[in-house]
Amino acid sequence: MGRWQPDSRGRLQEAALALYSERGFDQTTAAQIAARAGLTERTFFRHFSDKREVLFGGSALLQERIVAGVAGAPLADGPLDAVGCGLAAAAAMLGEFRRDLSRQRHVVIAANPELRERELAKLADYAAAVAEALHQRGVGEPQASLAAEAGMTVLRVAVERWSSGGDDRDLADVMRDSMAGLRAVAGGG
Amino acid sequence: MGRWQPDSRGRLQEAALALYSERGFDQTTAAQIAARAGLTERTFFRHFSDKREVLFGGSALLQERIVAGVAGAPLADGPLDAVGCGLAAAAAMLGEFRRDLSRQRHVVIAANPELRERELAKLADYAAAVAEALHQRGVGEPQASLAAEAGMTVLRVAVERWSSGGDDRDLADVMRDSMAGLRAVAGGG
DNA sequence: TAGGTTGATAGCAGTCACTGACATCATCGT
DNA sequence: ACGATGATGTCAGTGACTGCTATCAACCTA
Repeated sequence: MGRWQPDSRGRLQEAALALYSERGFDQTTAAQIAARAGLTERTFFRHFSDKREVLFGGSALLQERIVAGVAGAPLADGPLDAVGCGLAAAAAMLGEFRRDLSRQRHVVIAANPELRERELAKLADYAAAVAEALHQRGVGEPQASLAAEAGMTVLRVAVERWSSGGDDRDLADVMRDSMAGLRAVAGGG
Repeated sequence: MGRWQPDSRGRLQEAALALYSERGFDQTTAAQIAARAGLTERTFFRHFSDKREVLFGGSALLQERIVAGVAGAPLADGPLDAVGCGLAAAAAMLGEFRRDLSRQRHVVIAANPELRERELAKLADYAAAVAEALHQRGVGEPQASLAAEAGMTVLRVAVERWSSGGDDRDLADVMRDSMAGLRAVAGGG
């Protein structure tokens, strides 16, 4: 057996989600999270740059998947179709998680302005990466940024509907619907 | 003469912009801003909820203008046209400010992740308010949210281009262009 | 005009997020 | 064996932000 329990990072993530749910984000200190994970506050901040980031541990991987989806779209596809391929990849990945945990996380984030702020920042990061992937496909500006941002809006709206329980279908279906809604409203005026 | 110099809030905003420009956001303390304005740190936090908010003093007014523009759009207009009216109102208001100050503020925000995060949060607030205004016009979901979010994307992209000096035309012109770009990319697939 | 109220500010003590520097010690390669 | 590595602990410090209390000009009221 090692000197320490394994997967400190994962234990911190679990402890944080539990405490944020039980007591609320503001009423939870980093030291409490660390203690629940059998670690110290200092170690918490070695794994996560701040108190919010502990809820967004999978965002780098999700971004990779989205970008890969965009890059792998058929070359004949237009910008928004390519973004749609990225969204399909995102839906596939998010669908792998236990839905109750996704929902718990969503509730915690929705309840706190600072956490909502961080989630928006993550989406903006995805959008920037997607725009870059579109540039690689020869899409110019401002089309690339607009398609990427619109795509992240679709992602956000779809996950919101799916995660809040308003729509029982697969996330992929909800996302296709939202994408169709965007095309309708933007193209039809 | 009153007991104190007038317009504490405005003096704090000026001092903060100056210090953030000179030394950077991270290297500036709230106490330094307050001292520069002839006040105390405690008073700074009475006027602004946190160190970032001091750069966003006009956001509530801007949101009102945008919403009023949407609400005042011709009833025959579709959702995205109505949002376009809101953007025109925003362009008119932002055009009133001294362009050098707008640019200075933009540079400061662009240089710091926390400030970019706050700006995204403000845009999300605008989007939520615009979606609500669209509901009042009888637009349903998800069309209202999508149109509102797409509109704020157009605002962001346009202000980015305009404020970074890449486009010398009036903000209103740049914004119309960006809106046309969105229609093209979304409608054309 | 005296006296009470209000409102913006100062002063102070406290909590907690976050950081830098250094110590510890199992594990691993040589 | 033994030194290097890496994850963790310990400790001290800065600064954002909050709650409470005191001050005092301006204003209101009788």
